[in-house]
Amino acid sequence: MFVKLFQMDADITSIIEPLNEAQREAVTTASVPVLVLAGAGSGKTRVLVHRIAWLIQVEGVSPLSILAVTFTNKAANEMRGRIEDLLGIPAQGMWVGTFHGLAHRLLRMHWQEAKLQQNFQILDSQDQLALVKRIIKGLELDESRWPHKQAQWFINARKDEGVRPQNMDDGGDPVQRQLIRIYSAYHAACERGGLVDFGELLLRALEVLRDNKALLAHYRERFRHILVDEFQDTNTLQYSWLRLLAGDKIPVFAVGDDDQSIYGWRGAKIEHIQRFNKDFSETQMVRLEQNYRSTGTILSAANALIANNEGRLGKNLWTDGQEGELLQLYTAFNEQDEARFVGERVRTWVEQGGRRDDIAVLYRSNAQSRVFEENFIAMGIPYRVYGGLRFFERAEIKNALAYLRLTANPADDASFERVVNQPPRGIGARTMELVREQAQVDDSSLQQAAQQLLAQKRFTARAGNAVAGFLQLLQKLSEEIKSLPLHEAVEHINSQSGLLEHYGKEKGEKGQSRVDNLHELISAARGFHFDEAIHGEMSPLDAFLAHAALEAGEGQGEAWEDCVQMMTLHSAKGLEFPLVFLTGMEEGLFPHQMSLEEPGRLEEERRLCYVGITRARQQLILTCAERRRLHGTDRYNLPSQFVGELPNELIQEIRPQIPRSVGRFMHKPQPSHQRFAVEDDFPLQLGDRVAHQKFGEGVVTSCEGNGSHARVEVQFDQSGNKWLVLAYANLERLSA
DNA sequence: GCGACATTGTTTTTT
DNA sequence: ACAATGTCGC
Repeated sequence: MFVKLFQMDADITSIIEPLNEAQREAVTTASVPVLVLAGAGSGKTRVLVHRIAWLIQVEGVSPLSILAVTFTNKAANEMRGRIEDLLGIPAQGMWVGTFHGLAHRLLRMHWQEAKLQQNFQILDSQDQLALVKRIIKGLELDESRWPHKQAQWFINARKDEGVRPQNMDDGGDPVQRQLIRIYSAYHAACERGGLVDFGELLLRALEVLRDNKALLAHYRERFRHILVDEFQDTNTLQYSWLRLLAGDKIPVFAVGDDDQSIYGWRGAKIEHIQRFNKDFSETQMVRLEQNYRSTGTILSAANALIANNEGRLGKNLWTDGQEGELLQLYTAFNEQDEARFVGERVRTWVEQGGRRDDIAVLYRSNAQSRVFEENFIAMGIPYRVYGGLRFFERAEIKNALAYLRLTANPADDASFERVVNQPPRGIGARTMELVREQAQVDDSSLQQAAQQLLAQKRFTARAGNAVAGFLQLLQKLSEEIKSLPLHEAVEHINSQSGLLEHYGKEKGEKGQSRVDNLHELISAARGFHFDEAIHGEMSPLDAFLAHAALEAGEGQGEAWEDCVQMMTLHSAKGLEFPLVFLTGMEEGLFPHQMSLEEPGRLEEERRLCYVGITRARQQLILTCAERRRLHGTDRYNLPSQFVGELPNELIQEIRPQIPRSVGRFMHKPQPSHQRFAVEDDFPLQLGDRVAHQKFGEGVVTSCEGNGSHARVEVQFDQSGNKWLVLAYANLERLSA
C-alpha cells in the first residue's frame, strides 16, 4: 500500500510539475466537461498529453477507454508520440486519430450496419471532383452553367449539414432542383461503386451510431473520456458526432482558441466553442494565457490586433520573458523589392550566425511564393516551400493506385475512368461513351458494362480489341498480385500496367520524376505497417489504399539542408520560428479582396493575421509593396488595415531610400489610429458601384494617380475589366 | 489519339 | 501572367 502510494506520488509529480497554474487546473479537473481556451504558444498540446497521462496514471482510467481526436495526421502522430514519451509505454489500444481516420476505422468495423460494401474505397477531393464532373455530363447539363466545383461544394456543404438528397426540397427553385439532382446522382454513383468521400466518412459514422442504439451504447460504454484538439475547427458534422458519442455522461475535454479559427470557409464553426457551455452541463472553462513562445512586444501587437474582433471569448496573452525588439515594417516599391529585402535580411541573419530554418516567410496566397523563390535562387539562399501537390495526389501515383483499387474493387468506376486509357491504349471518348451508356442501362459497373458490350460484339473491331486487352490486363493483374506481398504487388502493377514504360518515354525532367515517384511508391508500400488494431480485418492492400487517401503524405521530400521555410499563413498554424516575415501586408491581398466583401470574413482574416504574428518567437518583420503585379496587371494597394491596427510605438518603419513612385493610393475608411496619412480626396473608393454610359454597371477594383491623371479600374458586369481616366469617363457613383 | 490552339480561372487546405 | 484545362482539326 505504502509503495503504491509512493509510486503514485512520483507519477503525479512528473505529470504536474512541468505545468503552470492554469495548465495544472485544466489537467487535474474532475470528470466534467472542460473547455480549455488555449492561446497561441500557451502549451495546448502539453495540456492534452498531460491530461491523458493524468487520467491513466492517477485516475486509473484504462487507455482503452480514451478517445482523442485531432484534425491532422501530423497532430495525431505528435500526440501519440508525446503520450508514449510521457508514460514510457506504447499507447496501445488508445484511439488517437483524426476525425476522418476514426470515422473510417468505425466504418470498416461496422460496414454492414453502415450499409457499405466491405471493400469500399475512399475518394479524395480530386477523385470527387472528377466524379461530379462526369455526373454533370451524364445528366446532360450545360457544364458552363453548372460548374463542377460549385456542385462539389454544394454536395460537401449538404453533407456537412447532415442532409441527404432524398430529404431535400427545392422549394420551387430550379437551380436548387438541379443541384439536388446532381447530388442525388452522385450519391447513387458512389453507392454503386462502393465509393466514400471525405464528408461521407463523417456522415456515415454519425448515422451508423445514431441509427444503431446497440452500437452507440457499446461505444458510450467503451469511451469514458473524449478529448478534442483544435476545437474551434470542428464543423457541424464533427461536432454532432462528438455530442452523440459523448451523450450526457461522458466528459469531453476540448482544447481550442476562438482567436485562431481560420477555417470558417470550409465549414468550421467557431460557434461550437460558444455552444460548449450550453450543450454540456456543469462545464468548466480554463484559460491558458501565459505564452512561452514570443517576446512581450510581439504579444502586445497580437493582443492589440485581435482586440478589434467582436464577440470573442476574451483572452490576453502575456509572458514573463523579454520585451524584445520592435516589429519592423518595410514598404517596398513592388514585389521584387519586397523579395530582395527579405533575401537581404535572411543573409544578415545567417551572417550573424542564425540558422535559415529558423526563418519563415509567410504569405496569404500561394501565388506570392514565386517571386521569393526566384529571388532566393538568384541570391543562392536555400529554401523549402510547404504545401502544393502531395505525394499521393500526384497523377502518376493516383494512376498506379487506381489499378490497385480496381483489383480490390472491380466496381470502382472512378478508378476505371481514370486508367482506362492510361497509358493510351486506343480507348477513346467515343468508346467510353458507349460503355457509360450501357452501364446506365444495366445499372452496372463500367467494367461489367464493357464486358457486356464485348460479349455482344457491339464495339468496332479496333475498339473491341483495345477494350478486350484492357479487361484482360485487369483480370491478369488481380490474379497475379493476389499472392504477392504488398510492395511486390505495387512493383508488378507499375511494370505490367505499362505506366512505368509510358512515363519512361516522356521526355524531360518530368518523365524522370514520375518514374522516380512510381519507384517511391514501392518503397512506401514496403514501409507501410499493417496495424491490426486500426485495420482490423481489412486486407493489407485495402489498408494501404485507405492510408493513401487519408494521409496524402508530404508535399516535398525531406529537406536535409538548412533552408528558409516558406508557406501560407494557413499552413503556419501550430508552428513557430525565431524570425518571421509577414509579407504582402496589403489591402486586397491580406485581407484578401474576397473576404472584404462579406462582413464576417474580415474577422477571420484578422484571426489569420493574429496566427501569423504569434508564430514569431524573437522578431517579426512585416512587408508590403506599393505596387504589385498580380494576374498580369499592376495594382496599387494600400497597406493592410491590420498594419494600421498595430500600436505605432511597437513598430519601427524602414522606408526605401529613394523617393516614392508616382502612384498615389485609394483608401477605405480606416480605424482612427490609422498610421498612413492619405492626403487626396479621391471621389471613388475601392468597391464602389459605378455606372458608365457605354459599359453599364460595375465595381471599382483599383485606382491610381490623382488630379487629372486619376484612373480607376472597373470590373463591369457585362463588359469586363477596364481602366478609365476619371476626368473623361463620366462615371456615376451608385453606392458606397 | 494526339498535338496545337483557345479558354478559363486564379484565397486559404485537411481529410 | 500564367498554368491548367478543354476543343478542334488531322
